[in-house]
Amino acid sequence: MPVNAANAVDKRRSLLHETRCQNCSLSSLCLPLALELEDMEQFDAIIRRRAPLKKGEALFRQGSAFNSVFAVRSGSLKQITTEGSGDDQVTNFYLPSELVGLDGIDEKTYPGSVIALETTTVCEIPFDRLDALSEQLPELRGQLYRSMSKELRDDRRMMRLLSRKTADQRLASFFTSLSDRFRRRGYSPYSFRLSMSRADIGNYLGLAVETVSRILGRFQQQELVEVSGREVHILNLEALATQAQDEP
Amino acid sequence: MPVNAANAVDKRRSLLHETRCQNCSLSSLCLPLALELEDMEQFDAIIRRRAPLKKGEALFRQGSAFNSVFAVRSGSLKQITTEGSGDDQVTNFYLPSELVGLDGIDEKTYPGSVIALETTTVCEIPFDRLDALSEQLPELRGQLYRSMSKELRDDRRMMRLLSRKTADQRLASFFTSLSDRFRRRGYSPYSFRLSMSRADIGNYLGLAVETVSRILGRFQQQELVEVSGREVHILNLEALATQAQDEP
DNA sequence: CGGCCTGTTGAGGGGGGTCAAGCAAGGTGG
DNA sequence: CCACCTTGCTTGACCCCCCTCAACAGGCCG
Repeated sequence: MPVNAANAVDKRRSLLHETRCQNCSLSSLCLPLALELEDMEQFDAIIRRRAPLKKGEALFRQGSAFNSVFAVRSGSLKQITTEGSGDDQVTNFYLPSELVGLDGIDEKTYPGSVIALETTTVCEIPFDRLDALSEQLPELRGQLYRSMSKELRDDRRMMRLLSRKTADQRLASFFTSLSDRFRRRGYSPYSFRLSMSRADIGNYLGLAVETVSRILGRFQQQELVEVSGREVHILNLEALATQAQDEP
Repeated sequence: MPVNAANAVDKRRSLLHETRCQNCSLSSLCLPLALELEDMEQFDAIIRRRAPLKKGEALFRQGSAFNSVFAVRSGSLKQITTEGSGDDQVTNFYLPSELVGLDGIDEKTYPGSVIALETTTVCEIPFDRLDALSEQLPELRGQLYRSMSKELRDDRRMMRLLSRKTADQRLASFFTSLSDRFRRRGYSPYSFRLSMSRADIGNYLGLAVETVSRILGRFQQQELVEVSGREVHILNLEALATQAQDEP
């Protein structure tokens, strides 16, 4: 066996090893969170590995056939839905361990495109096999129900934000929410890099890009955050959280 | 046996008969939609009957323990979430056959209160038993996944409405959506009665009551609808649907 | 009849959108 | 290596949509 072929096998084996749920650092947050080791192996067996997505590449497009849900392994993505002529709406950002595509189950097509914001790896989980396995594994089924329920809950929070909060409160909410999500994933809640553009943020929060920019400037004056490009340092998380509440 | 006792038995029997899924006129829309007759009996067996709610009564309150989901049988309800001091947000309206409470699964408490808008009857479905039954009945499980998925999809539509649409478009969307929901339930899509107040509508759509009132007036001038109190006649559904799209 | 609640209508002001210009960073080709 | 362009972000000026405040009308019930 030639040397490079042996290397290729090693590499594949190592990749396979890395991408097993049992060894995944996210397993305490991800879908198989509640599974015993033995059950996790069953779950692991139905997962399809995917080549990493490059920045800007689509995991899937709006309207394409729904077959799988995806768990984010590393990187991040945005969901955008298009209606009518070219008017996009960013409806979600996805971070590692989060499930993408649950809103496609009902009509068997994805209701929005999902685009990588940076180099991103995902685990593909064919939904029919997930459903079948959820019959045998009550913990898996429960976790799936909980994931969808959580997303519903988050959506309600987002609706409140969009219909009642001022631009300042929206951005404060955005930062505190991101901070919290990073914290849960073991990253610093105070220093992180935004993988999305100002345009994405504005679109997501229902604000013009210019407004996002202006308020970011104001937050810096108030020494709530320090922002340089996409690099964010939160200086006063508590004050931000206060801002984020919706009192006038 | 005294006459009135016999009557009571009859009445109870009749009530029981009425409230069985097999005889429910909504069964083609509701959760057991995909079930065979035999399976439906199993499903029917776990449902708890409830006394009708009067207008203004709560099905449950925000923060109370989650144990059941509910299927609306007749009437309608609103979901409201309270945050901070007295600032309510209407996050949903529920019509017959729709499922209430799915967003409580995750954290084992209901994230909002659900209030009857009129005299309303619901079927209570204890979630642990529903979950257990969904293990045996793949169709039931599938329908539950689909229901949650549909709600996610609807939420995304709502977010788009709240972040991109003008007040006119929001109200046009609201009416076309209601019209469509009535149509699917076998009611007239052109004539119906709003069970919610202007304040509820405004709150739900992220608008002030005054704005709702003004735009309703404008819609009448344009002969799109005829509104008298809570009685609505849609005169030009197509034009309303056009309005509802989000082109400037 | 007189409160109370819901809904309508008018006047005024502000938050944030739109339009426009400028600037820094990064890529590309000469 | 530099001129050029593109992309993303910031800042300023203006103005419009919708919120706020206020008064009022109608329906319901005591």
